[in-house]
Amino acid sequence: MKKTKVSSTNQVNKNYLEDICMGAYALGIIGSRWKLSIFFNLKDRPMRFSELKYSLNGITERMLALNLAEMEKDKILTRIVFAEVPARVVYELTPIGKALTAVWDQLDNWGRQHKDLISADALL
Amino acid sequence: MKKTKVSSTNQVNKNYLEDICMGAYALGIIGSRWKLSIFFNLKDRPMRFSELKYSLNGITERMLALNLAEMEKDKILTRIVFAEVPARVVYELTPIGKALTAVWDQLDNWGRQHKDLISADALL
DNA sequence: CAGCATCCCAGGTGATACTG
DNA sequence: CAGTATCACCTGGGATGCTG
Repeated sequence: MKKTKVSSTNQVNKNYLEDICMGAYALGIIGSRWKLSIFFNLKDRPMRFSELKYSLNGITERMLALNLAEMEKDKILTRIVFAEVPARVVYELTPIGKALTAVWDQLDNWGRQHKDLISADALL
Repeated sequence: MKKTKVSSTNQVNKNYLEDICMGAYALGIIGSRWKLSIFFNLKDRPMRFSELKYSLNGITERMLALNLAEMEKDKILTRIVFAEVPARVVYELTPIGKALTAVWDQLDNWGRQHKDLISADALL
């Protein structure tokens, strides 16, 4: 009645993969649900917490805070706090964060090609 | 005692995102746990089910079958069945599937840069 | 304003056993 | 060999309420 085991195979292999394949490593860092959108919002200019919240239309504060924290830890963005009375915090992409642009552009392209292909097929 | 509700905000926004951003759309198609690895294995040559199974070291048959099915549906790969006694099936990337190479290369590059940066920082 | 703490649920995966 | 069927689990993410 213990349940002592716990899969483990999971983590082991995932880490193994991320060690040998930088693509997997990268996805682990930037592949979660909201990060792509956060990136797109921050791409052109720094934004504050609430701006992002409204812009990301639908994200919960919890998720926004969590994702921003992770991205900060991973040096994708910088958190700048202003010691003012109504707290103010802005988020800005770091150089390595901005370097993601190339990746997303590539991905965007592929997505477009793919969607066109699928729609074309749908017509047959 | 029903639980009739169901979030829904989730799906709605996700679909919305995928409509306006091809990157999100693309990630939805190729972003799941094993697809990246399956792609890498198939990149150079077609492979059979069991080859993939052993090569992917750790994947369950269930997951392999599910992912292959999805990728086939999404036209990332083709399934070729040989009507032989011990069943034989090989999987091969389609052109649109091969086109992913550019994306992954880009991602790989970014991952490498990122990892270097992080390790460099760790030394300070 | 910018979060954090709690509680909870659903879907993606894993383990295991069975089949054409 | 190449899957399918079941059952169970864990983690990402949502809802809600509180705080400096």
